[in-house]
Amino acid sequence: MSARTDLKDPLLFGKDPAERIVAVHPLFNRASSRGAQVRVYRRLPGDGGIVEEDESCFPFFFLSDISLLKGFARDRFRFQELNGDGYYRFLIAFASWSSYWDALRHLDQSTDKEVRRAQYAYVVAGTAQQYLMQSGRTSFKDMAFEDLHRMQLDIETYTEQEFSNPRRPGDRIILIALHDNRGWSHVIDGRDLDEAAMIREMVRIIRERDPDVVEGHNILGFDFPFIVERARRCRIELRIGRDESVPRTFRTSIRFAERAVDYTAFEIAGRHVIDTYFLVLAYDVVKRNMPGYGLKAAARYFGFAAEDRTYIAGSEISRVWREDPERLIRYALDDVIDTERLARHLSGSAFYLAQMVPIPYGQASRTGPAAKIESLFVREYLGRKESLPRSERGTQSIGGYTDIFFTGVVGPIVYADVESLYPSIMLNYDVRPESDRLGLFHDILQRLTELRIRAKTAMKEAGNDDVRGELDARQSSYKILINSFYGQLGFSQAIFNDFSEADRVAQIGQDLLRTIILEIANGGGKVIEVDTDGVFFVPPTESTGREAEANFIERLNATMPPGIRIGFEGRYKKMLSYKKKNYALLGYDDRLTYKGSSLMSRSNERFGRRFVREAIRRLIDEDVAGLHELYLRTRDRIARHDWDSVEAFSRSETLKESVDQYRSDVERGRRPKAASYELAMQRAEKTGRSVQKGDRVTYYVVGQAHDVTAFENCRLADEWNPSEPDENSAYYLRRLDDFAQKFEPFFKPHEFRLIFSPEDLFGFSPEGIAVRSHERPLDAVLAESPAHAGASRSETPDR
DNA sequence: AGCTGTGGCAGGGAGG
DNA sequence: CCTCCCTGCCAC
Repeated sequence: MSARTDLKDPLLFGKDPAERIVAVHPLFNRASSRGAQVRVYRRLPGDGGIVEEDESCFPFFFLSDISLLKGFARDRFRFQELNGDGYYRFLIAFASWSSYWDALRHLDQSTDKEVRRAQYAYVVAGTAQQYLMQSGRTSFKDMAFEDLHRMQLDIETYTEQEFSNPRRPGDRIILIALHDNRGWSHVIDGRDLDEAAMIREMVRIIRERDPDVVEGHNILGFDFPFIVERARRCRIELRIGRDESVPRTFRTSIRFAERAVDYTAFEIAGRHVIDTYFLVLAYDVVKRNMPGYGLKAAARYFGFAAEDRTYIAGSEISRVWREDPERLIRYALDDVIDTERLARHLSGSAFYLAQMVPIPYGQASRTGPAAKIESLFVREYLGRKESLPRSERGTQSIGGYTDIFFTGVVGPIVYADVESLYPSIMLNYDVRPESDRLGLFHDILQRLTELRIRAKTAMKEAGNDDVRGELDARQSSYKILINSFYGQLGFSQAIFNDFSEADRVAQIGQDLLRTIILEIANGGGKVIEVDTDGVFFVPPTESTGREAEANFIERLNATMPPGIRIGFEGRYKKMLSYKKKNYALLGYDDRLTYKGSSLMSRSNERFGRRFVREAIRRLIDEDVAGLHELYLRTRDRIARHDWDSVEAFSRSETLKESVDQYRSDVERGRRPKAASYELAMQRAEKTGRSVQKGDRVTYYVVGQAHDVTAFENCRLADEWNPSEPDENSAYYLRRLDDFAQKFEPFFKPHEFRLIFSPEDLFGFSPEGIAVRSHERPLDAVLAESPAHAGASRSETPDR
């Protein structure tokens, strides 16, 4: 009797809405007669104890052609043919993990020429996820965030050098601070114990306290790698898994908008690892206004750093440990407390996503939204025994419509934007990927939209802050999913992609925006700048004031097709319109906000950002004398080396490639040399700490001439000595002129030269100099507009 | 194994 | 000088 026959069928395993599953862990190396196994951890209600059970399961993948497994032992798998004529028509299930991995290797080997595994097999990502998918279950059902037992961890290390390095014999762990959300904390003190005993104590405590989640700030980039290396040297096994197993580690990477971060993932059986550093990076992708990503900067930014907390600079830690160890202990404890608050503040949406989507919490917090949506589709297709499509090849070609019709200073300003433009189009114009034969795209999107509206309504009615916070986290996790439906259409590797549908959505969006522009103009408004789903405009004089502006927008709404709603997003006293995606707004509270990389980019020197900021203020106030005075003052300070610190003129850049990649690209002439990488390599040489992709390098320019080649004349910022300033003043004076150049369009040429020049021989007079503006007619919009373009275009908004 | 997209601006290096 | 190409950063 084959042991396999009593395995639960992955396709038929029932759903249970209230399992309170805290974690699921695949058991890879069990030579079990019951096939592949996973261990499931459930939290009991009430006292919150944990029960663990082993369950059998099939690991599986989808395959387009069963004959690709020819030659692979038939008794090691079984297959099920799926309904439909989609591409992946077979579900291949295995009795053990080793057979699963062997089969994947077999596919790689048997498919040498045009056949490649990536094209013919769809591997369901994440092993624990595979189990959850086949069972139809997800984590944390019926649980609140506070039901989780979360532990925070922070280590302090000792070094005689600039940076601590776990591979250097003299460097070591001196403190391990632990804390949890149940009001417990503990410090393992390096004065009482040697390093090996400290690590053993940490393992013992983690097992005894038994947290569901381990949190830390940059825990994957620093604390865990350091502990792993020191434990290896002390020959200690880190048996911190719920089943006393050691953590599984693997190199991987995560993307935050344009930035990729390589790191070593760290998986603890039965627990979830949350790195608050990643949560902060993800948060700032949307906000883009955080001054820094360190724990202290983040805690201050969110406003929950204790006022009397202890601060110690990284370079001071070893000295403080020698001179005042109690102070270092207080510092480490303050750190774990901040980490707990940061995690609580930023984890909500991943927690609620983990309740919806068959992806474990720890993984959900580090994977993007596209993978989450796809898992919903796959789960449902699988549940209905339908085959899955193969992704389409190609690219999307159309994006949002951006334009500018006026540059200069203007006001008052109204900002109107289409609420949820792309989701609204997808719901109201019957958008769906051609491959989605079950039509889930529309249904899931609609359902998520309804859930979000319900959560937002409930949030507004909620009386208590905790409830409101929870509902806000819920609605924002719905929003994340809703917004990535569009991205999924144009994503080359999504299995339900459809590039022509992505283009259709963008095109309809462009057409709607053009219609709105013309309607605003027809109503007497003056359109300044538009981008994708929003319009800045000056309302007609009879329609100024909050109420009249709202009414004006309501009249616009009457001209919109069903399901498309324009919202009143903001009103401003004045606007400086500079270029597409680049402008400044003066609010009725007299606060200035800046948008766009050309006006306000983190890669610009701080003195330049400040100059631009203050110049815009004067420009908006039409203060020409002030502008000239600002230029002279800034110029003078540069010439006199009058800096608050090196940060005022240094430049910071993020390394987006590995150093190896950079070097080979340069050798092959694929890219020019760059100061940031050259300095990063120097620094690595000096400190012995290797450069990581995503590291930031801060440097300044030396030499004499204003046009020196930067990579040959650069220095790391911390090498600058204020008593012997060696920065290249000619270069920084030229940079000032680069910044001033931005204001050239706002003046007549000779006036511009007078304002932004040091030559004051005849005295400077602002007399008669006014801020100029430029206007562009709406002709181009008119020509492209669907309502006016005649029969050349054939888009009838179906239904 | 993982990984949403297009549009836009600025700066640096390389080569005409 | 100028243009071209690449990267980095940003808006949505």
